[in-house]
Amino acid sequence: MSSSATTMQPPSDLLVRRFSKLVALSDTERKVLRLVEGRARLTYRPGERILVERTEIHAPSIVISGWACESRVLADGRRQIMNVLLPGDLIGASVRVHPASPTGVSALVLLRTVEAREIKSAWRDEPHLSNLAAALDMIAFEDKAFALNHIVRLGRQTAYERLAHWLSELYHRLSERGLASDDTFQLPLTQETIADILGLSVVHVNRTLQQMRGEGIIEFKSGQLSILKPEVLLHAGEFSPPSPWTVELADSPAIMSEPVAATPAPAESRTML
Amino acid sequence: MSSSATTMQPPSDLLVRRFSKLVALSDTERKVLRLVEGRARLTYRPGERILVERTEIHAPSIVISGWACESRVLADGRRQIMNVLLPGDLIGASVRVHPASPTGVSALVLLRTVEAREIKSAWRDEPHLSNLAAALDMIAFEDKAFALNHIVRLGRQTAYERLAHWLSELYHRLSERGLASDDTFQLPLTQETIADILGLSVVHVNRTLQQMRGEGIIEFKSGQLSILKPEVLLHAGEFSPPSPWTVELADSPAIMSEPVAATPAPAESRTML
DNA sequence: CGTTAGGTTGAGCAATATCAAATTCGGTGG
DNA sequence: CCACCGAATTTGATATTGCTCAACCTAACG
Repeated sequence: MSSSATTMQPPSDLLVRRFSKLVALSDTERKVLRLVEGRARLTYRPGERILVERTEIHAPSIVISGWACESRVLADGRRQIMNVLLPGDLIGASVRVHPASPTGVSALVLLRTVEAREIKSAWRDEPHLSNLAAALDMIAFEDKAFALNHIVRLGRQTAYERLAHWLSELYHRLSERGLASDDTFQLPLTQETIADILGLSVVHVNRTLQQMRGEGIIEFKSGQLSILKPEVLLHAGEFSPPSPWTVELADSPAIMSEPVAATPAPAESRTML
Repeated sequence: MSSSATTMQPPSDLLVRRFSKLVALSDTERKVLRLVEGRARLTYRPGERILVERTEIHAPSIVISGWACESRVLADGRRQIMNVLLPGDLIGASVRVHPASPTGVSALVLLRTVEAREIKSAWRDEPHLSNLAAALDMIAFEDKAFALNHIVRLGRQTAYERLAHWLSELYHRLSERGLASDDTFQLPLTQETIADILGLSVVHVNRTLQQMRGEGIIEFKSGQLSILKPEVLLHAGEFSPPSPWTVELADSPAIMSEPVAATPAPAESRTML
């Protein structure tokens, strides 16, 4: 079984690793995750659809290797990619209820997935999967955070900033899963795909990439990206890692802080009525 | 108690109404919702912060009247609004876990809210609130759908389309709650705020609004918006209501459908490995 | 080697931003 | 009722960013 077709080797025990970072797993749960990961792979070729928008989701699944994306296409063909799915990511399980998939999902490169109906069991609060359920809630939270990042990028950042921010985020996500090291990772996407993620034209993505290359910030050759000046990239995109589980404790939740850009905001007036 | 300060009168029993549309409520649950809605209001003046980004969320709450928004501000003051919160919407409860608020929340007009720690109880799966929990999951799903809409708008639609799409969505949300009728509703936002929602400049929002006025599509005077040609607006923005609970049953989930804009997609190759 | 997908480059253009100056509007004090 | 104030809207002029189109290049692959 020589499966080096894709550019990345998924670290084995991918699932246990990912979930362990979120919660303490029971032995049973670890066993379940290994069972899932050991299942027969479903294979999709680049461009192939895994889920059709507005269609019922039969069984959630998990990416084992390769990249996929969630996207929506407008009537005239313009496409917006909402999110890139990396090894370890869930397909069709972003929140607890799921009458229909709100986006289409398709493979970006040769993709292998496994079914994971156990996700539904955990959502159904089967007691022996309670930690899994907690982890899934945390994943939903992370996903939401990434969606919000995406909104800011698309709404208020320049092409250069978008790219910087997105590359930072991607590096962050990949290294959390052991898929990046030394500020370097496989980025098996065409510039066209990147354009559809960042809401730009291919040409402009190309030029922006070249600018970053020219500035010695990144190197991007044959599907491999190296971040030569991580600080510069982070700063340019104003990226800050989600740090979701470390809360900046604040006991006076609603009083002042951060400048709200041209809002007259009378500061102290929260009162009972 | 003459509280006509805000431009809109919330229909009483707001919460029971909203949740009843999502699930069948038990008597207990109805009672709980009424209790929550009957609680003392917290009042916030326009611009005031309800939640600070990256800050722990003490208790979730619910908007009773007025509008708020979730937003993030970049270092140089650019602001992106993620979502507008309307009467009946939850504050600080978008997914089950919530280590910290991923966005800031602030009032856009005079706002009244009530605390709703019961949301946490429902999440904690207290059996007598199980329908509420289900409804909350559905709300989380809706929210996600709106976030995805927002991503498409910002990423791939023109100013005109964004406005059309957003107004359609807003009308949809408001009329579900009995806050719009006759294609007319209160829209108590400044053009500056609309700009921060749609990722545009104030000036451009102004011009786009005028264009729509000139075309006889909308009327917008003193905080009241009338959609004169709903079909045109829907079509221009390519808006389609979420229709989340009506699934287009599809038994062959992954095979063909919708043109994927310039993707060579070999159609039939899903195989076991 | 011809084909093809993807990447690169240049030139002109369109959409949207920015800046600055009115103008209108909803109060508010006299 | 009037004069005035600040906020919001409107308008014009100009600047930029990023898009489109079209050509060309390159590497992989049969």
